[in-house]
Amino acid sequence: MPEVTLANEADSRSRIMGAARRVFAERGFDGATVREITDAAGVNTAAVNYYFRSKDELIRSVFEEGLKPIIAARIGALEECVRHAGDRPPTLEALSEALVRPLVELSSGEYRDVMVLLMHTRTVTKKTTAAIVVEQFTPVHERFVNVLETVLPHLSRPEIALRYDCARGATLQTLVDLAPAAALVSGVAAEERTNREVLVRRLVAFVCAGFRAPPA
Amino acid sequence: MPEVTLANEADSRSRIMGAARRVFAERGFDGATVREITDAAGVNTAAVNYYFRSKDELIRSVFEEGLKPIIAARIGALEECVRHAGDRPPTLEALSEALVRPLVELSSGEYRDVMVLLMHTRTVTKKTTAAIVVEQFTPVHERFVNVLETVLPHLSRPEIALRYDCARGATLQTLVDLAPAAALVSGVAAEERTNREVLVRRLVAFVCAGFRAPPA
DNA sequence: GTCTATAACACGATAGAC
DNA sequence: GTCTATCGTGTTATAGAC
Repeated sequence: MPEVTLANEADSRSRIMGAARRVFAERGFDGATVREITDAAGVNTAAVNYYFRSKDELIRSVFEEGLKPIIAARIGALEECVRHAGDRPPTLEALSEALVRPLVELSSGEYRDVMVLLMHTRTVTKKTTAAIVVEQFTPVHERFVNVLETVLPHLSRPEIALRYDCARGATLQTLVDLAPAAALVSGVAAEERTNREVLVRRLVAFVCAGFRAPPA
Repeated sequence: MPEVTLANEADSRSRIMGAARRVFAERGFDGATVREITDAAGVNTAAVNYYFRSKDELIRSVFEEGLKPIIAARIGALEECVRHAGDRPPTLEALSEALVRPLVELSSGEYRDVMVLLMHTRTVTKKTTAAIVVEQFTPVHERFVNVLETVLPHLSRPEIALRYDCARGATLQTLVDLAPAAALVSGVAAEERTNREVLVRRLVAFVCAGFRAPPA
C-alpha cells in the first residue's frame, strides 16, 4: 500500500467522477466530451469506458451520487425543523430556513456543480436525468408541501405547491444564475452575496413573506 | 408570385429560425444538430450554412431575435406602470405585475421556447449567448431596480437587487421547469396552472409579498 | 436558392498489448 | 488497471451541379 496518498492521487474512478462533475457543470451534458473529462481527471481516455460503461452511465453516476447529499441535507433540515417544533406546527420562518439554508450552504464547493446540473436538467430533457430528478425529489417535495399545509391551512394545496416552487426558484436563481441582475446592477451585491449568513437571512425574508402572502 | 402561401411555406430562412427555436429549446444548443433542425424545417441540410454562416451564427440569430420581444414587453409593462402612476411612485402590486405578467403571457406559444433558451444559458456558458444576455438584459434590470428603489426606500440597493433576482427566479421556475413540485405533488396544479389569470394573481401575490418583506 | 455528394474532423467506444 | 491505436459513426461545413 502507498505511504502517502494525495488528494489528487485518489483512485481513477473518483478522479473521473470529480472531473466529470466540474466539466458537465461548465459545458452541459452534451457539450462536455469524455476526452475533456479524462484530460481534467488526468487519466486515460479509455478509463471512462472501463469504470463506467458509457458516457451516459457516467452522467447517471455523477448526477445520482451528487444529488444524494443534497436530498439528505434538505430532508434532514426539514425533519429537524418539525422535530424541534414538537407537537405544534413549525413557524414559517423556521420552515423557510429549512428550505433555504441547505441550498445556500451546499452551493459552495463541489455541490454547487451538482446544483448547476440540477438546473441544467430543467431545460435539457434527458431520459437518464429526468428519471433521477423525479425519483429523488418527489418525496422531498411531497414532505415539504405536506408540512406547509399544516402551517398554511387557509391555502389550497395547489397554491401551496406553487409557492413552494416559487421559493425553490427564487433560491436557486440567486445561487446558480451566471448573470444575476444583482451582479450586473449593483457592484456591492456580488461581494455581499458571498456572505453566507446575510444571504440566508435575505432569502428567508423574501421566501417567508411570499409564503405568508394572503391567498390570491 | 405564388397564389397561396401557407404558414409553413414561409421562406426557408424563417422556417429554419422557427425550427431551430423549437429544437434548441428541446435539446439544448449542443444537443441539437443542424440536421435535426433542417429536417424539422423541411429544408435541405446545406440551407443553414447558406442563410446563416454556421451553427453558431444560427444560435446567435435565434437567441437575439427571440429575446427582443421579451425585452420589449418587459420594458413596456414597466414604463406603462410608471406612467400610469403619474408623479407618484407606482404601487408594489402594479410593479410586481409589470414583472410577472409579461413573462406569464409570453410563456405560451413560441416565446416559451425562447424563455427555455434563456434559462438554458444560466447553466451552459457559451460566449455567443452570454454576451447577448448581458447586453440585452442589463438595461431592463437596471430600470427595474431603479424603480423598485423609489418604492422601497428603506431597503439597500443590493438587497433590492437580490429580491428582484428572487422574483425573476420564482416566476421563471414556475413557467419553465419541466418537473415542478406542483405537478409532482398536486394533480390539480398542472391544470390550474394553465389558467393564465390565476397564475398571474398567485405569482404577483408571492412576489409582491417578498418585495414588501421587512429588511433582513 | 436548392440540392447531392463529400470533405474534414470530433465523437464515443473498443481491441489488444502491457 | 492502464495505455496506444483505431474503428465506426455522426458532426459541421463546403464544393459544385442544377
